[in-house]
Amino acid sequence: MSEPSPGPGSASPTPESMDAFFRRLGSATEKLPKRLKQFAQYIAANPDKVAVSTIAELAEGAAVQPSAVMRFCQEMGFSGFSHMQKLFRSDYSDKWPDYATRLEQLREHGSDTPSALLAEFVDVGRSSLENLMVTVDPKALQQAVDVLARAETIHLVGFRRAFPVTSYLAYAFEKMEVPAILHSGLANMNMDHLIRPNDAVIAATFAPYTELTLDIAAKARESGADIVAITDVVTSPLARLKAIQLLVAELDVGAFRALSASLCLAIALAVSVGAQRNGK
Amino acid sequence: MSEPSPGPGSASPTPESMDAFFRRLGSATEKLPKRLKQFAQYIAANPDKVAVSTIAELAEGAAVQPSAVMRFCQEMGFSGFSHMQKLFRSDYSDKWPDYATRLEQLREHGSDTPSALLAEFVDVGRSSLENLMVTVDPKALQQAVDVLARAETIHLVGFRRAFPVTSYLAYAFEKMEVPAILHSGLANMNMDHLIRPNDAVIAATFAPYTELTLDIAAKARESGADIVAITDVVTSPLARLKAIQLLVAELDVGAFRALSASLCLAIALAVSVGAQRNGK
DNA sequence: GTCATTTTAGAATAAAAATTCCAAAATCAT
DNA sequence: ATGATTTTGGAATTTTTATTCTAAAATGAC
Repeated sequence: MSEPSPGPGSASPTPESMDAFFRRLGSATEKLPKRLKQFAQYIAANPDKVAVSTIAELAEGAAVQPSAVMRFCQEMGFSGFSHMQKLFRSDYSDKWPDYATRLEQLREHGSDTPSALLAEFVDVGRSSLENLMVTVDPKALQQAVDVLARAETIHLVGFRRAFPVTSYLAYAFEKMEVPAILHSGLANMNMDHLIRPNDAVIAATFAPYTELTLDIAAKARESGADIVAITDVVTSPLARLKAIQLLVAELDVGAFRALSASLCLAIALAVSVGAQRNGK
Repeated sequence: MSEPSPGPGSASPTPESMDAFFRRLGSATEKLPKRLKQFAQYIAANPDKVAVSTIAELAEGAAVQPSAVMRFCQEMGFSGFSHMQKLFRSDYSDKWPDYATRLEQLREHGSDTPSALLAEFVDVGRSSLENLMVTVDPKALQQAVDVLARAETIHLVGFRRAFPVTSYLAYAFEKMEVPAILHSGLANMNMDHLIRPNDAVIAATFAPYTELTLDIAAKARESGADIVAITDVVTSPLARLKAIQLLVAELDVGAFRALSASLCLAIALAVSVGAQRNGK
């Protein structure tokens, strides 16, 4: 079996992973001729179609000729469409929910069992995570990291449903030796006065918003500390405090949420802050 | 455009959805001849391959002839392989990460930014969630729910990295008015003696295991309480205590985990227990 | 064990898809 | 504007893939 080689003219190496492909797509699209750029944009918007379509179908979808598709593939470092499709197809299996397992479970047990409920939370969690990439504004995130990296001490404020988020942040910051204080609300003790002008606050709260969180955030604002808000909608009361907002639209199952997306955002935030403070 | 019709001989209707397909697969497999049954089993185990493989590839994977694949498809109510593949391909698009959004972000900002890191945690979180359906044994889960629903009081034990899990459980149980105590480790106060024989303990710990969690679990076992373990591998020290094990294989990004899967399991567990205690 | 029926393997064929090629159109440099 | 160069559209060709067909093997009834 002979390895396909990149087409002539372009010396670009063959992308070996989806990630590499999209990086290349991002950097090369600009300087592509009209029709190829047109197709590149179509691919960027519909990457899911590549693995399961023919050249003709994709060409029609992007309103270009099949031969343009061919040239595009070669430009991207593949020998042809089939070669490129192979990459997309190999990436495909990963994204499949494990129907076999779930079906077997449903067959052996009812559809009203704990594992059926778990399957639902899993599905919703996956969607919420994917959503996160859309709702979180990268600029705001970068800004949040900057502010937190600069802060003397980071205060973590979030109760009830949001407490897992702040407590995980506390763990992560401790591990990276970033000075952070977890406001626990314990014994109704007031920790507000610990917040100094050069500090920053991460406030997490979701509707229905916890009064205490808003209070502490307001106090922090008065003392001049920066506020990063992990919350659910732009109209959240934290907006009034000129907080940097990171939005998480967590979907519910019944009255509960899996918090998958919030935790994910929290840990990414923490690690970024840790990296910017320590290394770099 | 004319609809393909089922092959001759079989009067079975064409499955219109993945769900219908698998139902049919389940009920028909038994009475299929040898080679067709062999292929049916292969499909049940590798449904993700169908959309992105050729007949020849699938045939080889299942160690049957291409013509056997063809006969199988007709037996299932399709006109042929292409017809069946169409169903598998159309089911697919939902499950894709939103590359378009990520690309745009990467174009506007670098690849070394917080949002790039977030994207990584999102990806890993999705995989972990999917994994969860495989690692959690439905029988064990049902058993755990039974035990917890029967318990007088539920004790929640888990520190450091596992604390978000237990604190979220505490929130959920409170909301559903299930009597639960969150062991906080606060002031090193010993809450062990609160655990009575008719209680149950949910112990969450991941490698490297927290000593305190294991201690409390051991004390609980002595006093006769049941133990449900949320942990990462079967060889976890909690296994020795004859705990009911719920396994979560959370993937890392660097030294950190998103906890998405653990939280998901926790909330599904909590809601099931709540439902079984209150309603039903 | 013999015959009828079902099932299988593999070659033969038909269909569909990918790839190449080249003349025409567009773009660019001068 | 003119000629050189790049890009494009679409038909022609090649390759791959799906499907059909048939003789042989296996199975089952008697």
